[in-house]
Amino acid sequence: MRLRELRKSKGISQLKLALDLNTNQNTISRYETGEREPCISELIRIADYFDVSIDYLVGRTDSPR
Amino acid sequence: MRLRELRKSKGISQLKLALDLNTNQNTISRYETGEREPCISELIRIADYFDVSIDYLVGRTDSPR
DNA sequence: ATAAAAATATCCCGATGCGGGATATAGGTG
DNA sequence: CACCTATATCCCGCATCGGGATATTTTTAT
Repeated sequence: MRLRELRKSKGISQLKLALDLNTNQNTISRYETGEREPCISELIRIADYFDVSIDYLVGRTDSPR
Repeated sequence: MRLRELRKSKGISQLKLALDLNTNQNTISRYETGEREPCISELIRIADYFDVSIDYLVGRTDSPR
């Protein structure tokens, strides 16, 4: 999950991201640390939010889209 | 999940796909009917297997890659 | 340097939902 | 019809998810 990288590039906090995605700050933290994995619909919401492909988000490719 | 479509285009059964992916036939069935969702690592394995993007697999884009 | 504030990680816990084995139902094929 | 293959469903144990609350770390301001 390239989540932290993406979030930082936007210059926002876990809390702001969480609110924007209708979830919790601790959930974002866990995604970033890899302690938990989001479901597919969440994955799509995140990819939409950062305008990147899911493949990029999960580190399957190097090109954002 | 464009799983059924992809599997059929390969002309293989749920059982064969399941064996190839080291999982169970009923699990594949559930993915196809949408009753259950795979975790990310499984998603990657499936996309690898069919050589398509995850975005395509989950129906987020129309181009396979 | 330190106090306050913001950001992030961790703890606990209930509940959701995953995957497996087994079984039922459907779809051919001879 | 009897048989075989393919797919869906049932039951259930267990893993893991997400939330609230809290601890820890990092930043900011004075």
